[in-house]
Amino acid sequence: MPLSPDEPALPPLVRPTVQDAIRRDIIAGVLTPGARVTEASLAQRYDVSRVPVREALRGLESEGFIDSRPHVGSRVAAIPVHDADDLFAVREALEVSTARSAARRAAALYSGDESPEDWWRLRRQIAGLLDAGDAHVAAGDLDPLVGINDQIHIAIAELSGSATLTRLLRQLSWKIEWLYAADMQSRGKRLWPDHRVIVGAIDAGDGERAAALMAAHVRESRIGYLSRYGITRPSSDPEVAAAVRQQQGGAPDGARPGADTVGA
Amino acid sequence: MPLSPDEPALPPLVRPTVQDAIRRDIIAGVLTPGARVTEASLAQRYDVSRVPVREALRGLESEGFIDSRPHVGSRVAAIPVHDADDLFAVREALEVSTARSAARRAAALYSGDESPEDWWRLRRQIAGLLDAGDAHVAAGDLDPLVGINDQIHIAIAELSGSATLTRLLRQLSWKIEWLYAADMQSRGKRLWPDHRVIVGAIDAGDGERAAALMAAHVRESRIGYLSRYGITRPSSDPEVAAAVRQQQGGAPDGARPGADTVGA
DNA sequence: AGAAGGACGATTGCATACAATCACTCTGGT
DNA sequence: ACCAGAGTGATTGTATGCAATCGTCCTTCT
Repeated sequence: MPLSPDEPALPPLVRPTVQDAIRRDIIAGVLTPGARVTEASLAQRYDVSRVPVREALRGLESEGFIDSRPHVGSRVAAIPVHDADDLFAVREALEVSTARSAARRAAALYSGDESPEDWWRLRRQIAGLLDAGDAHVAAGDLDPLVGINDQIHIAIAELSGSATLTRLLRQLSWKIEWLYAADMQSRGKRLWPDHRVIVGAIDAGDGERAAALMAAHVRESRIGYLSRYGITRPSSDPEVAAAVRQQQGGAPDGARPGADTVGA
Repeated sequence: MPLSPDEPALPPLVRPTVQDAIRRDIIAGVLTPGARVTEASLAQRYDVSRVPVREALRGLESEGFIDSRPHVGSRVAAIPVHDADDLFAVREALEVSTARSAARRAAALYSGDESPEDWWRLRRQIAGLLDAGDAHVAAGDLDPLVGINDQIHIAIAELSGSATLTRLLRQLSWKIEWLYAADMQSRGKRLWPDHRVIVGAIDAGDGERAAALMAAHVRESRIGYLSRYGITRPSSDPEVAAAVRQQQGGAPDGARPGADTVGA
């Protein structure tokens, strides 16, 4: 397991903006879909002026968390639950690409073709996340696993070196996290051990294996969500749809095929 | 061909913002990658205050067109040419999903399950775009085809009813348009007739056929780009890579395997 | 001569103030 | 009773002004 250059791995630079704060509150359910959010109220809430709030709203609008009409106002957007299957399908393609590219980059790295700065920092960060997740699994508290899970996937995307893919994946992750809403802390238990295997394939520089593993991993996550939240329409992927039916037959407790859009 | 409810199809609401103007100039190459863009200069350039410029820059930053560092300034981002293949791969998944969902929605529409307002407006818009494209092809001026092409794909995505997918596709389209940069007006000639066939499958409510047609369509576009701009690494998709090699062997004129990132 | 330290200029970040626009309500008429 | 229209309040859109921060150049000490 190659992890040689060791230095104080400090985060590159991060500014906790108002946009991040609002987004977090939306995903956490503090700001419910359909709720009217005026610039003044948000400004008071986060103790800043209206200007940074406006900038945050524009950003969140282009991310799909806010619906805004000129001269009228802004509302928290509806949770895209009926897009869920499509979202997972796209996420599958995205993550498969990032995993493959990351592994290829690792191979190029070991052969000495390139040696970027960020690589080791990210690789070290992933190692830390894996260990932290293992500790939580061992301790039995699955709550933090959701966040750690997302961070690992994002870090793998960054490892691929594609800023565009990373950005798209980050947006998708936020949406999926929003879908999962609150109660979903148990999903990671089954899927957690996959991560270490995927990272292993990346380290080995085996692009196709990394891609295949990531595909299976994301797919299982997709099946888990759909079987739990019983979406109105069956999955577009026949295999996924079949797996969902099977899994729902075994545990039809949490399925709620009625609601299509969460509003307020 | 169902196209019954006819009304004045006015666009819902669009505000030509500073953000759109700047993005257009970046894609068009007026603002070159690496160029420093200060808020003051942009404010003067577009004849507004710094406040709208700031909002635009934040939005463009989250779209990946601007790299911004706090208290330092902003630069036009680098064109992600080495991501090209991955971008197309994700676009493939995205557009296949939208085409399938659009067709399913059409089927549900005809069976009377739902009847949304926007559907006919979008469907009419697509019809107009198809006719306009045909006219341009007949007249021989292929310049506007690029824009019309993008509009059709976006409209199909909107037809799918998924705002999230539409937004992601729009971001991807901008990036790919940026990749194509200036010289690429001839690409649409071969691919143009596909659109009418895809729309036909959607109208017929045949989701799988629409998905398959869209997959082939986007894939050919991907092969066309890669064979022309000869990216450093071969495509991750073996079939695509083989097709690129074959096409490059026939016309190795425009290939330039050197440059990996366009900067200034 | 080279390097460390400080001051200046430029630019961003933010707050306040004002103008433009829209939704709502109340009034008047048919 | 219902509809049309003007007025009003609330909210967004924009401009200006000031404070905070960073990069750079010059000075100064070793």
